[in-house]
Amino acid sequence: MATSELARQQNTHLVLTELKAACADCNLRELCLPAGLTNEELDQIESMVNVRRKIRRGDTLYRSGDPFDAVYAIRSGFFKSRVTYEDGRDQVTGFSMVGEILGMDGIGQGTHHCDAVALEDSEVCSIPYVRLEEMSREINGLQRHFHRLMSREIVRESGVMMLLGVMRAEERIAAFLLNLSQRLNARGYSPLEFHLRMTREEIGSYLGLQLETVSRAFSKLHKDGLIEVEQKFVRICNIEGLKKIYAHHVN
Amino acid sequence: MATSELARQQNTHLVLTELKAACADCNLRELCLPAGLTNEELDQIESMVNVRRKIRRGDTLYRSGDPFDAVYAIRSGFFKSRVTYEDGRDQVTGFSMVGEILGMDGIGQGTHHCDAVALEDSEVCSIPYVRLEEMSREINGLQRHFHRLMSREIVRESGVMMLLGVMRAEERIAAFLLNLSQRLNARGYSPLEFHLRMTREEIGSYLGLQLETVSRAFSKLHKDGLIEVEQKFVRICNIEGLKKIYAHHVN
DNA sequence: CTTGTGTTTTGATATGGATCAAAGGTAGCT
DNA sequence: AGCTACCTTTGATCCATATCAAAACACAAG
Repeated sequence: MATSELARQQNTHLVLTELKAACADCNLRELCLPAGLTNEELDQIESMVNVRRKIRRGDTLYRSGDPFDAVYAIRSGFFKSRVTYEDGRDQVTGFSMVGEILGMDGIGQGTHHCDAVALEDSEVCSIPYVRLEEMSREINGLQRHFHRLMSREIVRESGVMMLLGVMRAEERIAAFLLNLSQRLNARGYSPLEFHLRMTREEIGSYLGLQLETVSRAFSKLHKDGLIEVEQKFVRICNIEGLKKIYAHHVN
Repeated sequence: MATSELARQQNTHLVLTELKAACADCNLRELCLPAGLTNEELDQIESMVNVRRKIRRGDTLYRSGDPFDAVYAIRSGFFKSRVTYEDGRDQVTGFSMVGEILGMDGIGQGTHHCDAVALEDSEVCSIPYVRLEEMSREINGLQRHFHRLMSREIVRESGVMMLLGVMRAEERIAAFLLNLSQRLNARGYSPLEFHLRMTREEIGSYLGLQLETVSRAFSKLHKDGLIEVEQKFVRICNIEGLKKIYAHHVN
């Protein structure tokens, strides 16, 4: 723990890379912030996305309390968002993957509200918020899409609230796996076989469960023939069965 | 239940009132969407907020699946937001009071994602989303403030996630009461004495607890001299004690 | 290869809150 | 006022998950 903290401090300001990012050439443009823009508009917003930044596994992209000045589009890698309490305990509030936008929590207060931690070596495009505001005024499609992204984050979180508020352990795990599966599928990866980037403890923190309960739920789903798990590797054997568990939280 | 459903159907389209709403004269302007605008800008956005609508207790402002075309500023009254599952169970995802904005969950999909139900007779200003988009492009302060409101909703929900994920029943109740207290205070009401607009069951649904547990937690807090409760009336006797419970979820 | 550190699994036990049950209170309606 | 439907409280019991404990496993460093 102490060593990764040290690594963070040494690296945070070294990994900035000035690099012209070309949205028009990026294969994520259909998922990312510029989704739905015309080619001319894509060229216009090029100037907005001007810095790429590499974040090494275990390092933070930003931390709670940092001044907010940009949102980040994930070009590669995987992140967790984490809120830490005064008393030292923390909760994982989300996992983010390629093509998703991080940092929108900071707009409200002008400072970030959570830590964004890379769970594998990652790369992000930095989008200064003032530029985003400007461009949003000029490009209707960008304004609308940015609003959509924020709104979807609101809806996503209310989905997690339901999960935490009403579902049982096994249902939460099923919902979690199905959600990952669907997002990976949208990115062209296999929806049925994937590697978890996070530990059982991080899954538990996100789902409001202890790590032992997460482990037991995995074992149970395996025993019932719905999934195979080997460490971080997961194969979904019976996706309909999983969905039944997830939807069936009466019983 | 059946009768209130009937009432809803009969009333929903009758309660529209075309009425020029004057933000400049509204005593909520510091809390509401136009917060921070200059007087000229206030006059500009007048045209945007053109319809007031009364919602009677028990009726819905909008329902899940309704096409999204406007957000709503609460002029008076109190609402709950509720998501209903396929299996018929529902969860309260938030409570909204005077000066707060409802409906931002609809932007992402173009349809509303939850029901907004009035818990007392209420009045809202309707703000067509296309007009809001237009005005946001013209008035920087409006754009920024709208982004802030959405971001704060994201942060609010992640706060609820923590609540649901890590806190014990009594802590959740303490957090809930302190949150209400603080929001009422910001609106010029007493932060120490107030009427709950919702039932124990609705509080429980919001906090991921059964209504019996909510009731027991109230009783416990009363026994410990922190609050007085009489039905829907609450008096906070020892706010520091409440805060200690809330912050103290590691013993 | 060995050692150390962190992660995962599984078992045993404890417990906070759910569930079941019943009585009392309150508000709206006639 | 009296009736009815709903809401709230409190008690008794049960159960899903937390907690405690220990062993197996995986991965990184030397």
